[in-house]
Amino acid sequence: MGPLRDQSSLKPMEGKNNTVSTKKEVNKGAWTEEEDRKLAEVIALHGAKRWKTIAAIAGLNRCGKSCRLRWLNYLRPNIKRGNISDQEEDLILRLHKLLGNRWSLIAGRLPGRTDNEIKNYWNSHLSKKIKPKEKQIKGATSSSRRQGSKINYQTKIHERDQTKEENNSLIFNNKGISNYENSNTSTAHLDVDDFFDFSNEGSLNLEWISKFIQA
DNA sequence: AAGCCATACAACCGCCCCTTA
DNA sequence: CTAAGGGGCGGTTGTATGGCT
Repeated sequence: MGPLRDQSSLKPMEGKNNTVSTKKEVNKGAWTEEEDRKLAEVIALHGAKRWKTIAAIAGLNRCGKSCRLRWLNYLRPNIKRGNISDQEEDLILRLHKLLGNRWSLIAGRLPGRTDNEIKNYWNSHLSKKIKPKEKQIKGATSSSRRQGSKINYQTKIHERDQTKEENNSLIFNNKGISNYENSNTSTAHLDVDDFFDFSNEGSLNLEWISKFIQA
């Protein structure tokens, strides 16, 4: 394995890759501390919406998307960074088995973790761990590279819509999951919404997680 | 000591749906 | 009703860092 970096010591790569524009081109690349500060200030005042406006008010020469990403993945309060515990790793593995590469859903079940972080963690750590297994189990839910995200996206939207409607909680069935876990078969037939109530994404459902891990 | 390589992770890109004017 | 912009998401890339030779 490679170096495990101390997350707290990570600093924005100031300037190096920043196309500090003299014209109206937007900034790209790493964020500076100054940019972070400005962004956080404006969000504190105006809330995390209308990202383009936020970028403008903050005087950041960034596109709205970039601001949103920075906030969600880095600046937002209550974000845990680095040091993914064994429990969390186990949970990611299980959820990935169920959900495939639906990182936002997986992240929704890991308090303080972002989809980007989980995606990165998966790509750098876990995908290697399970690769040998996957060779045996062919054709599971998520191939890392889906052909044109269209189908994937439609499925995603469909599921999103479903969960909106199914506002009334599905009771999570530990047994079901563990059976599935043991079965080691494809997830294609499985309706994940039978297991998760995604309508409660906002709440950090620690109880749910601990139950899950015990399974 | 220096160069190379693997790893980790921040950030960008492209797609598509949703919302708003 | 429709077009444009906003926003969310997964995939991918770029680069700093640290280990190895």
